[in-house]
Amino acid sequence: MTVSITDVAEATGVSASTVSRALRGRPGVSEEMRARIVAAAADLGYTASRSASSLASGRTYTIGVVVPYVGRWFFGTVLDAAEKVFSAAGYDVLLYNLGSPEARKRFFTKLPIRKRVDAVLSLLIPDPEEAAALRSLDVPLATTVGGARPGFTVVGIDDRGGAESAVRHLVNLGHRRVGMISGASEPLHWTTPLDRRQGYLDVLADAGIEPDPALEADGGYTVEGGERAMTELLALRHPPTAVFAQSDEMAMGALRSLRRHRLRVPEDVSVVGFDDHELSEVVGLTTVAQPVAAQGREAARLLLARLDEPDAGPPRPVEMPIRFVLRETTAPPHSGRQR
Amino acid sequence: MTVSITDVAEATGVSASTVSRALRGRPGVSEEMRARIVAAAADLGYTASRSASSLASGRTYTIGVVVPYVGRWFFGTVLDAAEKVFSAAGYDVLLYNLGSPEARKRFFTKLPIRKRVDAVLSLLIPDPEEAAALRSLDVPLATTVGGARPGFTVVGIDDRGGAESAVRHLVNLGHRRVGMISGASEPLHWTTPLDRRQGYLDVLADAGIEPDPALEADGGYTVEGGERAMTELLALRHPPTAVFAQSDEMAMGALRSLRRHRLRVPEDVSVVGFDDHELSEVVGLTTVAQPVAAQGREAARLLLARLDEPDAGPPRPVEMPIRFVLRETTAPPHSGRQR
DNA sequence: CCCGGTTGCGCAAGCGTTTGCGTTCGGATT
DNA sequence: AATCCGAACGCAAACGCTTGCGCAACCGGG
Repeated sequence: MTVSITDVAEATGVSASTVSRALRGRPGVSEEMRARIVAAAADLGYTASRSASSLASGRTYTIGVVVPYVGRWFFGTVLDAAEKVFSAAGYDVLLYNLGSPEARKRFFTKLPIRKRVDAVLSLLIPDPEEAAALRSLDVPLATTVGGARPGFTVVGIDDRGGAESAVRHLVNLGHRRVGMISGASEPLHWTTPLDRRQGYLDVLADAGIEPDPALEADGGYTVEGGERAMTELLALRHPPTAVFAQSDEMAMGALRSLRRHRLRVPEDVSVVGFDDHELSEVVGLTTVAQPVAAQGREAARLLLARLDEPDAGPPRPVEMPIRFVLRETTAPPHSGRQR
Repeated sequence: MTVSITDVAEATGVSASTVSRALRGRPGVSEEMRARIVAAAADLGYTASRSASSLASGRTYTIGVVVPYVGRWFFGTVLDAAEKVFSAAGYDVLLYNLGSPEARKRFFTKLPIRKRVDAVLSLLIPDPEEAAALRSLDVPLATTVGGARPGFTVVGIDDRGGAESAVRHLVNLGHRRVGMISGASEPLHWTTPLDRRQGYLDVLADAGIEPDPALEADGGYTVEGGERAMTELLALRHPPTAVFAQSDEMAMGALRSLRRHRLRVPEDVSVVGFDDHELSEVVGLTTVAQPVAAQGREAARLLLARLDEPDAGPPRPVEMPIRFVLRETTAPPHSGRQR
């Protein structure tokens, strides 16, 4: 058997209660005794059973993190940063990867997280029912993706403003036909695509450009989707001279399509993305940078703060700064040879 | 208070034992009673407390996954795939992200995982001491990264053979000065860099090419490192005409460096990578593809199998297939204009 | 020298399950 | 009709901690 609290109690000649108090830094133990207990525990290689301690105390020292796709850069990066904050504070992380509809359904009906976590960080936007299920857990909730629900601490960015800066850049370069590669909002109940689209429309209106629905294509926030979308746009009678992709992944897909069509970037077509993916610098993509890891860190911190200060209500939404990054995929229209 | 097992026991007029047996599919309960209990449980929204049940049963229905960097594509992809298998089987995943030395040290000394998991999937190579710590948990262990330790179920690929196919491709194209961008094995106790290097050396020997130590540069398995390494190689009196990067990330860094030096790929320099990163197709990188997600799935499956069949010893190592992928970053030397 | 207040520790009652064993009961076997 | 037996269920003892409470021993102040 593995060593239990009574083993270290016997080894030091005290009761289990004292061992528990000593190891957890509770008052009521003399410093001398505490030192002896700590030494004995280390000596025996004792670690408290989490099951037992959380059963007894009600605290699990575990945070649930639910994400749509761990494999995607954005979510992986947020998770990475958040996990570091949690584990540094002594919390473990329970990961739920809800990419497939089945996994998602299973999660929200069985709610395996119930009674297992002290707080939840959700990187996916729950629909109203799902949000209610999470609230029923009665623990602090947070999210780093747009589309806040009541009860959630939200850390995010100004999606609309970011999109505006990207599109304004294109317009300022002289582009009049600027396309957009976006992603559907449904079924993710996700406001980011909507906000970024609004920013796009704002700038066009501002510049007196009539928006053309044909210039909007759906890229589903994936590389392949971006490629398909760009190909669609190129098939138009009057293709755009510049494209705003709502994510860098889609922008990269667009670059690929352009390369296949033997079009030069930025001479023939300009492309600007959004997110500042880790590989965007590699391909020289002009984009709007958002502090992804910082958002994960911040959300984690706010969650921990609420655990320490349970009476304080949910904090105000936090908006992190964004930054336009000029690289090499944008230029005035038809700056090179004509095609 | 949240609903407990006694609540559903009272609601059905039976004892808690019967409820437990009914809900867990144990024998000793009539089908009629089981149905009533299941209905009542669903009605009340009852979920067993994991803490209590694992305290009583010793099973935690949780798998520990330890990774060096969740944010990196390779690990994120493996994790994604493995988590799906685990959660479909009813297991939760406890994630430990051990990127920093402090986090790593904290994990292996406190071993917060003890008594919390039924098995461990390690995506980092433990040093001998760390491996011993993991074995002391007395649960099935698995890994998907080269450098197996005794006691671990290992799922991997033929790194040496993969490297050989990449380098052979370059040599067959006519390259004689082929450089390599690698990564240090220490302090990760990682045999992958060594194996891939051996493949490189094998092919050179085979082709009667004298290996030149100056043509090997350290890229640390990161994009930036790859860029630095390529820059070093270009500074050589006789730079290589082709480069084998031990990972696609480093290859992309190399591409970036080449672009900055106004060298064309593949006309001036050929580049081949390893891994088939999700964005490699986007940049047209010739590489060696390994089934990353499949490795995660397979490792997870093997772990679950060992949980069901505890007496069976650790299974033989599994080697997954690899595949050379020809794209657009390789060509015969000096195939374009000279520089 | 007596007494109220600390300080340091042990006792024991949980926390919500699981599970070995005991009991009851209806039906099949002699 | 007496017996045996398995099926269905209840009892109660863990599992390994946490924590409110009680009780000595000790402190300094009047």
